[in-house]
Amino acid sequence: MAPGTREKLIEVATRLLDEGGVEAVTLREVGRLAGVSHNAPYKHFASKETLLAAIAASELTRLNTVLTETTKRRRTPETALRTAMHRYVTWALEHPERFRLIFGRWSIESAELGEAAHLAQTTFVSMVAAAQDSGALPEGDPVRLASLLRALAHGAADLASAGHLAARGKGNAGPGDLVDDLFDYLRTVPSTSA
Amino acid sequence: MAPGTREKLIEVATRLLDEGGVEAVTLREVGRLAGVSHNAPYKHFASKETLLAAIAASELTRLNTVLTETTKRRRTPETALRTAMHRYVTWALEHPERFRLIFGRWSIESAELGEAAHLAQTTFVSMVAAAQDSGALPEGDPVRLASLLRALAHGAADLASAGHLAARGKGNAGPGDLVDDLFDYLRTVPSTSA
DNA sequence: ACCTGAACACCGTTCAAGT
DNA sequence: ACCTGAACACCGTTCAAGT
Repeated sequence: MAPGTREKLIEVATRLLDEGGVEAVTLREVGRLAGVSHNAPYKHFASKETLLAAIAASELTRLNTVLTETTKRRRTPETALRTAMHRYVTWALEHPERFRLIFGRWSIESAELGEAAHLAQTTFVSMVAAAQDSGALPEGDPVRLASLLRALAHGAADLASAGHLAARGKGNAGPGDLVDDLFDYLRTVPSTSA
Repeated sequence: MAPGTREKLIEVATRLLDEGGVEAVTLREVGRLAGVSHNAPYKHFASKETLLAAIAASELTRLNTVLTETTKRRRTPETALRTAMHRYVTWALEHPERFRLIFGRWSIESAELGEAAHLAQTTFVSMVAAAQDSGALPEGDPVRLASLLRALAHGAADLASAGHLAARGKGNAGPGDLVDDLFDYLRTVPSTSA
């Protein structure tokens, strides 16, 4: 039941990340809060970026689990997909620093993070394909349509979390509203009658 | 014709940003390359982040100029808007570090950067409204529709510049293709017959 | 008005050494 | 196998001082 130093380091580093962004994650402070010396982290992680990659992979894996669990019992493929995208933008707004860490640039390869990202994408594409089959989304290459949906959700979440989304005016559309708008538009697209 | 130290500092810092990301921009290296002491920058900028904000504001202003110039002579409002969005994603891919700097999180307020962002948004919304009037885009609140278009372009550019956009499969849709896809979908949306 | 040099309090990372 | 303490080469920032 003892958490183990490695897990403790990740836990503490995640807290520092949430509180002050990636700049606040210093190995010295991580070690201090974990009750070890300032370079004990090097016994578990090759570098600071490796620790950050472990955080990112852990969080993305958790997000994958939450999204698949949440959408399992939805009645229609469209509802499942919409729900997943809403949860995604909600998660991004609740954990802006984790969101930015995961989708930032990496100078190292992390197998763990790469696999989690691949799993997320595969799951998402199959959800899009199911919604296409149900007639809620237009026909065509599901990978390409999934890229469109993902780009919108990602961009809306990123702009909103950085405060760059139009906050003026009446409607005050949040990222979730933009997701709904896109779904509503796509619903009306006539079939290509291939 | 002498550039002046302040401009020289911005120029050198921009070069460092492009070459190695924001992490490579150290005031000491900026000073060294500008031929001044390692803390001469403090005579022109209150902090490192103030220097970064000056870079971001300068680049966003430049982008505004390029986009309005480029779209001036387009035949239709839709062509102008499409062109602007294509240029935007192209710029993001060509200058990924400037893109990420501008849209990252700021712990300081920069009036210069805020004004450039506001100008960009205002211009963009008016282009969207013109495209709506021409019938190329569905009716409705232009601010909200502009947010949708902007979120897509931003998300596509961000994912692509970080290498997170689906690179597998045949089509290999780039961010510009996603912009076109969205326009094609929106073109078919029936009018609300208000 | 603009710049310099020394100094302070931090970093990430390495290394020799301990159990 | 895991950890410590000292050390190195950096940072951003401040300050007294120079022209």
